[in-house]
Amino acid sequence: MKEAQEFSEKEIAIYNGALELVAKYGFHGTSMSLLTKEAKVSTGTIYHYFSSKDDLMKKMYCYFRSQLEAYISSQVDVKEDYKERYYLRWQKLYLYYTQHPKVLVFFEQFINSPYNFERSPHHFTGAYFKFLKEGIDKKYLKPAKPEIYVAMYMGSVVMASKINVFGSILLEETDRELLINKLWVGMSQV
Amino acid sequence: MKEAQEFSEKEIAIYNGALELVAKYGFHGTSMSLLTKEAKVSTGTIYHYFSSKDDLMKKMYCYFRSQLEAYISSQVDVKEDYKERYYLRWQKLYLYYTQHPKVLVFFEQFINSPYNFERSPHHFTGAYFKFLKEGIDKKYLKPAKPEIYVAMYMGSVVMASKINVFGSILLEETDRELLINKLWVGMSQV
Amino acid sequence: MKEAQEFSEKEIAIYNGALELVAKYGFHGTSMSLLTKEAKVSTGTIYHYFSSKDDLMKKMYCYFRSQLEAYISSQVDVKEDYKERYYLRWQKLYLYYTQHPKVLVFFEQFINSPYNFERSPHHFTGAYFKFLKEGIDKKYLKPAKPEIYVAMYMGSVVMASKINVFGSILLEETDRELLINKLWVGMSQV
Amino acid sequence: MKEAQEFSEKEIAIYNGALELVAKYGFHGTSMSLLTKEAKVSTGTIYHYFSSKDDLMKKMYCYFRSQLEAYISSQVDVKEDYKERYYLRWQKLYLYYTQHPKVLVFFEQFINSPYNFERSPHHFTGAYFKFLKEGIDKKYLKPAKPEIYVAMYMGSVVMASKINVFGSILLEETDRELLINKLWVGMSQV
DNA sequence: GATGAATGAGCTTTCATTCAT
DNA sequence: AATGAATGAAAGCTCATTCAT
Repeated sequence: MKEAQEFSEKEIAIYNGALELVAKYGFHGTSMSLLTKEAKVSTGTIYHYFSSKDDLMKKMYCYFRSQLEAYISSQVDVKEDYKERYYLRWQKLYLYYTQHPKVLVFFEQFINSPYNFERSPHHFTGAYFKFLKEGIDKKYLKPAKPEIYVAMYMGSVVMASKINVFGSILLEETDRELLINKLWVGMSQV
Repeated sequence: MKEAQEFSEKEIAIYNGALELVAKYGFHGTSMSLLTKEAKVSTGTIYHYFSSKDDLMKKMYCYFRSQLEAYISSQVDVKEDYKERYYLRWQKLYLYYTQHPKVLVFFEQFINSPYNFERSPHHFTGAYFKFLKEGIDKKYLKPAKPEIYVAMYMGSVVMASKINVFGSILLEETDRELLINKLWVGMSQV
Repeated sequence: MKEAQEFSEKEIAIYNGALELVAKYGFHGTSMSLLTKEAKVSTGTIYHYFSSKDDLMKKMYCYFRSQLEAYISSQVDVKEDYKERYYLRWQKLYLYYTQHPKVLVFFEQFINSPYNFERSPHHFTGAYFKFLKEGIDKKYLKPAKPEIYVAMYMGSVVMASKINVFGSILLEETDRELLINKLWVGMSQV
Repeated sequence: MKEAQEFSEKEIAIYNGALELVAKYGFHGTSMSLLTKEAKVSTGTIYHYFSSKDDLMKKMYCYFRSQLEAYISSQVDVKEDYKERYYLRWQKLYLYYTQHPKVLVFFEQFINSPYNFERSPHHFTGAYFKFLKEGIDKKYLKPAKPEIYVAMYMGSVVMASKINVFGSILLEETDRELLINKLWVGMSQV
C-alpha cells in the first residue's frame, strides 16, 4: 500500500521533455541543451539528478517501462482466466503503444541502441516471458520452447503497433480479435 | 548474364566499414573519422560518394536491403508451391539475420531512427506484404486484412531472429518448423 | 552619467582578438581556432555569444562602427559653426583611421565582402550623408545631389587614409588642410 | 602591331567563372569545385594553367586590370587637351565600373584582401597617379603633393561608382559633370 | 592537354559536462 | 537545490591540391 512519491517534479519534467525530443529527433538529436529548453530546467539541474546522459537515458527507460508494466498489470491481472488474460495482455499492450506512440518510438530506439548494452529484444525476458511460460507449465498452451511463443506473441503485437503508429493503418478491435484468435489457435492446448 | 556493377569498390568498403561500426557503436558512435580507418578511405572520398552522414546511412540501408531481397528472392522464388514458399520465406529470412547479425542490428537501429524519415516498420510495404496479399488473393490464406498477417509473420521472424542474436538462445530447425506451422495453421485456408 | 555596460568582457576580448587577426590574415585566415588563442576564450564561449562566424563578423562591424561614430560625434558635435565641423569631421575620421589602421582594414574588408549583405558603401547612409544634406538644406553648401558630396567628401577621406595606411605616405596636417580646402571651395556657397 | 592571343579559351572561361563567383560569394566562397562547375573545366585544367588558387586570383586581377586599363587608355589617350582628359578619365572609369559592377566588386575585394599583399589602395600607384603628376608637372594643376589629388580624384570616382552599384542611386551625366567640375575648380591652376 | 577520383589537413560548429555563484 | 556561462574534445564537413589515366 506504499505510494512513495519516487520522482520529483523536475525529474518527471526531464523525462517527459526527453521523451518528446527522442521521439522527434532521436537519441543523437536529443542534446542536453535542447532538453534544457524542452524541460525548462538548467543543465545544472539535469546533472543534479543524473550523472550523465547515459544515466538519464537508462533511468528514463526504467521509468517508462515501469509505467507501462503498472498499466498492463492493473488492466490484466484482475482476471483469473488464462485465455482472457491472453487476449487482454495483447490488446492492452497494443492500446498503450498506439495511445502513447512516443513511448513506443523511445522503447524501440532504446532497445536497439548501445545504451541498452544487454540488448534484450523488447522485454522478452520480462513479464511476457513469464506469462507465456506459465501457460505452458499450466498446460493452457501446447508444450514448446517458450521463446517460440514470445516470438509469435510479442512479435505480432509490436509489429501491429508499429504498423498502426508508423503506417497509419488502423486495425479495428475485430481485426485484432481475429489476429489474437489465430495466435491462440496455434498455441493453445485444445 | 552480366550484372551491371552498380557500386564502386570504395562504396562497398564504406558500406561494410559502416556496418561493422554501427553494429558495434551505434549511429552516434560511428564517427566519420572512425569510418575513415575502418573502411580505409579518406573523409574526402566518403563525401565524394555521399553528400552527408545522413545520406550515407540512407543509401547504406538501401544497399543492404537490396542485398537481402536478392538473397531471399533467389532462395525462395524458385519454388512454385505457396505453402513451400511460405515456409522458405520465413526460414531464409531467419537464417539471413542470424548469419548476418550486424545487418539485423543495423536494420533495427535504422528503422527506429530519425534517419528513416518515413518510419516504415520493417519491410512492411515490401515483398512480404505482397507475398501475403498474394496468398489471400489466391485463397491459400483465409480472408483477412493483410496487415494482420504481416504483423504475425514478419513480427515473429524478426522477434525470433532478435532472440537468437541478442539472447543467444538458439531455435533449432525443428523449433522453427513448429513455429511456422502454428502460423500456417492460423492463417491457411484449410 | 553612467553609460550602460552593453558588452561583456569576453565579447570585447573576442572583438579585439578578431580585429587583430582579420587585419593580419583576412576573413578567411581568421579561423575560429586562431581566435580562440588570440582572445583567450574557448570555442564554446565564442558560440555562446555568437551564433556563427558570420554573426560574429556582423556584430563586430556594428561594434567598431558604433565606437567610431561615438568618437567622431564627441569630437565634432561640440562645435556650432558648419565650416568648422566640415573640417573637423574630415580630419577626425582621417585621424581615427590612421591611428586605428586595423579598424580601417577591417571595415574595408567587411564592406566589400559577402558578410555585408546589403553592400552599403561605407557609411553612405550614415551620419556623413546627414551632415552633408544638412549643409545643402541650410545653404552652407551649393545645391546638388547629396550623393555627389558624399562621393567627394567620403571618397577623399577614405582614400587618403588608405594611402597613409597602405602606402605609408604621410599627409601632413597642412596637406590635409589643403585638401579639405579644395573640397570646400568646390562645395561651399560663397 | 602584335596581337598575340595571350589567353587561351579555357583561361578566359576560368577568369569569367571566377569573376561571377567572387562577385556572388566572395573569395572564400569561391571554391575550386564551384569554379569547376561555373567555368565548365576540370580541377586538373585549372591547375594546368595556374599553380594555386592564389596564383589564379593574382593573375585574374592582372587580367581584369589590364582590360580596364586598355579600355581607359583607348577612350582617353586620343585627346590632347589635359582638361578634356581630366574629365574623360573620371567619366570613363565611372562608366566602366557601373557597366561592369562585378569587376568593381572583385577589385575592391582583391585590394582589401591578403591576396593583395602589397596593399596598394586602388591602383593609386598606377596610371592615375602618373596622370595627376603630369598635370602638376605641366602646371595644369596647382602645385601640391600628388597624393592629395589622388585621394580626391580616385576617391570620388570609386565612391561614386560604389554608390551607383550598391546603392542603386543613379548619378546622371550632368551630376557627374558637376562633380568633376568641383574637383577641377579645387585642383586646376586658374 | 584534359579529366575527376582521391586525399587529408584543417575548417566551423556541437555538445556533454563542470563549477562558481 | 538551482543556475547558466564556460570549457574543449571531438564531431561533421570542406576544399585546395595531386596524380593515374
